[in-house]
Amino acid sequence: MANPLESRFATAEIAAAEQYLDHDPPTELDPRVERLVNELIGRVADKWTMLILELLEERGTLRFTEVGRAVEGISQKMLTQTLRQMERDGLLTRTVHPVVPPRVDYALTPLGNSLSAAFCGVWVWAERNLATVEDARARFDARDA
Amino acid sequence: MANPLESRFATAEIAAAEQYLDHDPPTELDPRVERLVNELIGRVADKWTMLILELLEERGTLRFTEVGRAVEGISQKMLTQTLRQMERDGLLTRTVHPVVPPRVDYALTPLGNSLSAAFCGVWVWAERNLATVEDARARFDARDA
DNA sequence: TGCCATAGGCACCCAAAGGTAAGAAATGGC
DNA sequence: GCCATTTCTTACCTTTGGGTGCCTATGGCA
Repeated sequence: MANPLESRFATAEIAAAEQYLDHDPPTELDPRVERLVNELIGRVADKWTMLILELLEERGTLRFTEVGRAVEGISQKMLTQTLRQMERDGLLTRTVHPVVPPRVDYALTPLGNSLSAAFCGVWVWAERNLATVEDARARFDARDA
Repeated sequence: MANPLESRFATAEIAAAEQYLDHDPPTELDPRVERLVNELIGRVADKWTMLILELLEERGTLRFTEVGRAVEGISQKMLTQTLRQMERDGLLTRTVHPVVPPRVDYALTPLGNSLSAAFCGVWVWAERNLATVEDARARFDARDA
């Protein structure tokens, strides 16, 4: 495989992630704020959320069933639920067209785009270190077989 | 609050994340590899894993009870379980000192450090956009009260 | 003699996440 | 007049995550 997974991100998207990389040295922080951030990360680091985020990032506006088909293995219930949460958090917009049969479009907001950029590093890490992790697991499992 | 949460990362750590930001334009990818990456992300994006990762990143080597005290709200069971998984994945080393009472040290491996760097962008995003998300939620909830 | 501290293992139990399935609403096409 | 289509909602049931409590080993110390 000459071209690994990291190619899933366009150069422009990766460049956009750079805005998250210029900061000051560490200090102490408000524990209330820390709890909120932890809660937010827990919310947003969800499996389905990450997959839908990436999907809309690379394919643009999609309707309900298109997302459902693209995100392999998701049930209708989780699809609705995840999309609703993401809409509530301001990550995507939900546009209902008053036609029959119903048509609903989903697209990322700028906030959603920025989160996608922030997650970019994690995707790249995962695809780069996939083999390393599998090696580590094999060695760990062999240790006390 | 003059100095926001992003200060939790030292400048050097943030700089280390930059290695994840130079890549080629997107192409298609092997669905088998994609599934593996998704599984790995699901494993690693776990709440306790992220908290322990960040803790060891900023405080270095810690023993079992120290991690337990620092990660607020974690049960002993989840602590053991999460540490064991992270060790299996090669993210940290577990050093047992044959003394009484037992003493076990945990420290990140270079792989663990690199994952921490990759997650850095997500932490920064969360602390930057905390208020934005809360606003979005408030507006969403008010829409159909 | 007997209690404490440390890093777990193990078993039981509850709550929550998530899957399955059925139904609703509206209308153009047959 | 009936059916298909699309985007959900709701009810029900199973699976999993995670908590609690009890167990161990051993040397130091009161």
